[in-house]
Amino acid sequence: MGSDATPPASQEPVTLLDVAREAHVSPATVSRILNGTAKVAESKRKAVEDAIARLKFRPNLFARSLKTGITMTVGVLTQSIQSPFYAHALKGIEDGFEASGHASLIVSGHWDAAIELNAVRLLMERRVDGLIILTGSMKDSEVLEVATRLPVVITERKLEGPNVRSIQLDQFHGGYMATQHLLGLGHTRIAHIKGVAGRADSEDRYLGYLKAHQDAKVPVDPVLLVQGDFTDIGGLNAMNQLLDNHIAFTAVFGANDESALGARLALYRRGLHVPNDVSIIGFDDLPSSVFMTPPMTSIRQPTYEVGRYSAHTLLNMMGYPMDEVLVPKLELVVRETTSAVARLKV
Amino acid sequence: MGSDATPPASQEPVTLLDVAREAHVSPATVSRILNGTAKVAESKRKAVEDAIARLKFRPNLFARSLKTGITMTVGVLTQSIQSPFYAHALKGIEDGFEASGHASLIVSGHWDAAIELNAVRLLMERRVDGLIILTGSMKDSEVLEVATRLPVVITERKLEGPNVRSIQLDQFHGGYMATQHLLGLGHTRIAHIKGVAGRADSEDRYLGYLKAHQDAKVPVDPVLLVQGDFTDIGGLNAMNQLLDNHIAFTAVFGANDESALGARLALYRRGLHVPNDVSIIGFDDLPSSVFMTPPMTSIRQPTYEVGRYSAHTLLNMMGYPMDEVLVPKLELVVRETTSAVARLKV
DNA sequence: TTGAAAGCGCTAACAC
DNA sequence: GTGTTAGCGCTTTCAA
Repeated sequence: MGSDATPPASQEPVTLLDVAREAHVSPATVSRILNGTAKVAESKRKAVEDAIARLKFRPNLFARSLKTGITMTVGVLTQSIQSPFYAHALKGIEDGFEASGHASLIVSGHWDAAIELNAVRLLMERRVDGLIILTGSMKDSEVLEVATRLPVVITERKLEGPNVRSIQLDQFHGGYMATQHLLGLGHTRIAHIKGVAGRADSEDRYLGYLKAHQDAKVPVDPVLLVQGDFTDIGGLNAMNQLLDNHIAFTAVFGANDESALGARLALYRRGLHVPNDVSIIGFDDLPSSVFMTPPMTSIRQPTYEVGRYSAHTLLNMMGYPMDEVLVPKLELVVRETTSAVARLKV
Repeated sequence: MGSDATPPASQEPVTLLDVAREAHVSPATVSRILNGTAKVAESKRKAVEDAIARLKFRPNLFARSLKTGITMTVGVLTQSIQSPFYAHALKGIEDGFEASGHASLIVSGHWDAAIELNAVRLLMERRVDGLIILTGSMKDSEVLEVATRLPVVITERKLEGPNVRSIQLDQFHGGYMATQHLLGLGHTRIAHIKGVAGRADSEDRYLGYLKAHQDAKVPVDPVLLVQGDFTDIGGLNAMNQLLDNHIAFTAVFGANDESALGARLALYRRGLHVPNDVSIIGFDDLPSSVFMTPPMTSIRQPTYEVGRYSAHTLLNMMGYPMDEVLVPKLELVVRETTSAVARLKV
């Protein structure tokens, strides 16, 4: 007996009705005490609380949801559960919902609009009370459509509507700061490993790069631009391409830290020193960038705060008053992969 | 109108009853078609399917759950949603449940038994059909207790019971392999940065380190042992401690990649070359270790597979036959941070 | 094969 | 204040 097969769950579930009987009150009274919906005599409250403790009663959230339509569950559409970048946002969301009693259902969209839409549908079938979309490629119109059914908060996009809030960081300015930093160090030939083509963040960072050059009256040589894809391997390939083509440059701006990390390895392979031969700056400031050798200069994105902000904002929209969380601006974090351009070429 | 306040969700929900009416059949028939519970006349099936499509009907999972007790939701207790190590397992779990229609509720235990227990309780209140525990510090007895109510799969622990399956990788052997690799390279003074004290994985890897020395008849000098905590900063501190105390060593085995990464930075700060001056080996083989400079030798843990394995095993326990997934053994991945010990000390 | 009817466990009018 | 009652949307006997 009790060998391999899964045995039936033992304990019979105890219901609100059991509690009511045990405490000699009506089910309605128990419900009222549970939810604080109305005044209840102290004696009954005590009896009910005792009964709950004695019976170890836990209300069935499903029954409640069926009745109220409220599931106390929110949906979170992330892009990849493995991405260190989104992980921070998820942590912020987790913390943001900490005290509210809401659970979150996390689904991954893999930067594919069709998958995302499907994932959102799945969440809606599960009757989530609200939705947080971490970036993604759904059309504005699709998001708006979803928002007719539940409140949504979306990041990295400007989209306000009846039931939608959004938060967008200034990626353009980030790209500008990164480039300006390099320019300030005397670099005039700054390569740029672009992010995934067509994505707004890639584009904005690139535009910042361009504008910084323009303001500094430094021309941008198109050969300095290489396509990356926000991955380390993409960064590696991009850097190799630059090197193989014998492009002259003294600094690189990676569209994100992962690209920069890949580029840094490519440089290492060719025996190029960072920052003496080439300065590198990344974007995102992932935790691991602090432990690169040498530690990497980057643009810090307040991803964690964006997560908390999203959670609190959604809570507000769902009718739970929360103080709005402040999201700091992007910030240049100077470490050791960037230095003044070498005065003389050997 | 339609200004700032959240407007009421527009569409009225369409229920199974609506479908039944629309298709001129009874609700029971609709239910039967939905679940394939019984044979239904082809004509009615057609009518119902049409009605479903026309009305865009989506069954209410909550109502179903209330009736059947099945939520199609599983709980996943991870330790930190931010950890790159667990992220892989989560991805495996996500993929493992891909086709089954189960959603997973992810909660974090932060390596704290009390928090874990609380998180598990929360999951149980939400009536998850099963539970995956990714390591953690709950007592065996507590896990067994939980398992009286729902099937559980737990990783990195040996614990079999009526309603429990577990999977444990051979951390001892991993520690052994890492050390053996270094020993084989001629190193005889191998420092070890230990993991969190008291955790089984830390201990097992350390024991493997010891056994490898013993088998190679190389004595272990206790001064080579330093306490880390599985974090990069912990690894950095541990290495600084070694260096500050002028301990002589030619190689380091970090209890995990993060420790090794921290140690590597400490070495860099002192101008020590890896691997010429000091060889380093990590453990876990995080994706980022491939992009260290130089790329780090490590012990690969099949974390993703463990995640998939857990999902499939749980599915099996819950009555959904799945082929068991094969979890490969730990594996030494030799990269460039380890090399033969320098013949002569300068 | 199909329908009627009785709930699953809870909440919310509505009375008292 | 408190109890009675009628469902929320679905599944599942039980008859037909």
